[in-house]
Amino acid sequence: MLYDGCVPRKGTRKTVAKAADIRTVAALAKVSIATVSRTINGSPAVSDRLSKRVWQAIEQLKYFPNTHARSLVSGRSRLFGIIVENITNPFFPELIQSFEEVAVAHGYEILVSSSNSDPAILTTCVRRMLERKVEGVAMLTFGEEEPVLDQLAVHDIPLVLAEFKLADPKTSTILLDYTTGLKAAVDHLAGLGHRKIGFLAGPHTIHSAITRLNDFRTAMEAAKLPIEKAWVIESDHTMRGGVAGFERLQSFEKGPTAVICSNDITAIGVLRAAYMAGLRVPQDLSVVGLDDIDFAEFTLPPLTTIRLSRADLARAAFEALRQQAETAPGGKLQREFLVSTNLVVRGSTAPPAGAHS
Amino acid sequence: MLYDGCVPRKGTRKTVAKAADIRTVAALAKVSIATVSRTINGSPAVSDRLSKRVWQAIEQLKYFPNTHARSLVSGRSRLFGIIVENITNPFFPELIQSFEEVAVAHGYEILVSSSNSDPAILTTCVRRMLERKVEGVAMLTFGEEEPVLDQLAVHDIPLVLAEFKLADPKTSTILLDYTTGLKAAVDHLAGLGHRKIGFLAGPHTIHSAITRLNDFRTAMEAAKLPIEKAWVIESDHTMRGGVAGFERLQSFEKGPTAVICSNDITAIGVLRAAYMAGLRVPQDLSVVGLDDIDFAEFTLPPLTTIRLSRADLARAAFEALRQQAETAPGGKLQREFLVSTNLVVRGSTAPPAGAHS
DNA sequence: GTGAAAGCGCTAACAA
DNA sequence: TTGTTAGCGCTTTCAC
Repeated sequence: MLYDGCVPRKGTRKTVAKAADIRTVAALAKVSIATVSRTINGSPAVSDRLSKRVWQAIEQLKYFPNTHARSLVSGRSRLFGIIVENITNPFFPELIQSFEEVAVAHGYEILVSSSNSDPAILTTCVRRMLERKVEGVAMLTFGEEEPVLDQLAVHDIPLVLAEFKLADPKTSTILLDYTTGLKAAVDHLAGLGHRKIGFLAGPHTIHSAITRLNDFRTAMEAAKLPIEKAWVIESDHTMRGGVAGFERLQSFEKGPTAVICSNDITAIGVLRAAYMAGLRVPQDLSVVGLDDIDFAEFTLPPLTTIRLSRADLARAAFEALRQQAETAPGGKLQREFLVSTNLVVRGSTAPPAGAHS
Repeated sequence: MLYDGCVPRKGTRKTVAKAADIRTVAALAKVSIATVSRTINGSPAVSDRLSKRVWQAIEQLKYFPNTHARSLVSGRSRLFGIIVENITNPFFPELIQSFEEVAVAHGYEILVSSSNSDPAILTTCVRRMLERKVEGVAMLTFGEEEPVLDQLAVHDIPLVLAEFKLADPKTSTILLDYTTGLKAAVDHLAGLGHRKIGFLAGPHTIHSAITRLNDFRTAMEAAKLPIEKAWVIESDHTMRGGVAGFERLQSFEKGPTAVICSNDITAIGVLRAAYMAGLRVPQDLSVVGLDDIDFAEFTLPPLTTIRLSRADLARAAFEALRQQAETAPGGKLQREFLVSTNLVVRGSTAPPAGAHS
């Protein structure tokens, strides 16, 4: 069964024939290179007769255009950059995946980089993207973008950011509507009978973390639930942070009966810490995440969480960039996009211990 | 605290000055463009005096070379492609991350794509990479590479594959030594007192899955443990597959007391299914994974698993490609690389229920 | 509708 | 050591 051998590679080239170029095609089709170029680019000004000959030659030679030459002369690279905070966070691969899908569908290629929250890395990322002449970059780093804003502005590159508006007309913004999801989560918990709800926030350096926290507060107020300051803890959007946050929460004599986490991996850290501490979720503690990463469905118990669609976010980011890249200077374009959230109830929430309903 | 406003982008360009090109730099530094080119490329044949002037001009103009022009004339794109099976599988982002790191450190850029196990997508991936004139492709799809081998061979592109040797001198192979890790896992389980060990294999279409299964068998034989055919189940390397595999195992009256899974996410599926079924891990069932994804440490209980270093794999893949790209034709290069595995014992393994030791 | 020719920004001979 | 020049493969005027 195991293929362990060494197979000859098929399609062995006898002569190391240089890849066909536009001239080869033109010669074979007996037309000028201009006609080949026009044919490839779908110019209507080519007769069917020649067009057919050209396509035939292209097929026969397995020709395809050299992107570098194309970009050089046309000034358009059809390349977008996408920078994420950390590709290792499961939130981002899904985002990248969707972004790539829609980009490829529109004939764009993407350059991916993670900043790993390091401004130096971020700077070289941007630099590399600039060298490759990207037509736009999506900075989905949620709050680490400042250091390179100048760099990009100087080169007049379209930019799309999440939750951060810039005056520069070359920038677009994606607003995330956490309000709806967070309100649903608080209401869900309140409906279950919880009144003591904690919040494990993300780093205050990250815009989205701040927005999430604010929206949590708003939702609590709307539900007329008290916000206990000590239970609102700044964590760091990592599993370890979730563990630490849980321990902090446990240190209170009468701590919260439910906790909402600023993201799913924090919630997973809480789940783990609770398990290690012998606490049962959801009987002893209800836990809510935010993001709904693929994994959320497979935690123990399955995580109740606020879903933020990566696909929607990716589509919005691409669309923003595409409009920037393809809209004629002075043309009007949409510079603000909204992506919404919604609650997904699974197994990590239940009435608090001793609830009467 | 929340930055909700709209800040003017700094570094506002007054005139939409075209990005500086090599001629601008040459003019400012009062040298020829050749000297600028030499300076940038570190040619030793430039006097310190001119070199200094050139760097100054570069700094002042914030100039950087146009990669497309460079690639066009030099014939070298300094681009590698990396194709993974599915970026959403946590194994791959870590791999990509490491690959990117080492590539960037060596002045290469990378193009990332997932094939999603779809030959059509794979074909267009390769096509796009070819258009961008990548100097090599790392196909880390573990068994889906056949459909595009021709395509790549025709264009004479260096290729590195995992666990699949090809005769073509332009291809290199990374062999994964699962033997060591699997032997360690079986011995660990045997040492705990297990004799009834099942195996949840991956799809038989994937080379690595087959290798893993074979190495499991070898390890079992070496440990003089019986291999129960019914307990060796073909699964599909997904969490759902793990759930299904567990259920199948449970359907036997006297099933195995331990199960080794072909990858971690399968093991996580098993963990989840066991939990839902009211079985305790590791008391009622020991579970071992393979890969050691970041998450493995945070499952409940923490997963005992066979670690396969993504960083090592990525480094090997890059090195293979770099050698192919930079070795003069006819020069000798290493075409086979070996990456090893080792057992990481955590909380999902314990003596079987009723063990005497 | 088609072709000839002028570059896109750069590197690499070749001269000086 | 430095400069001049001929392209890399393509798109895009501009003639015809």
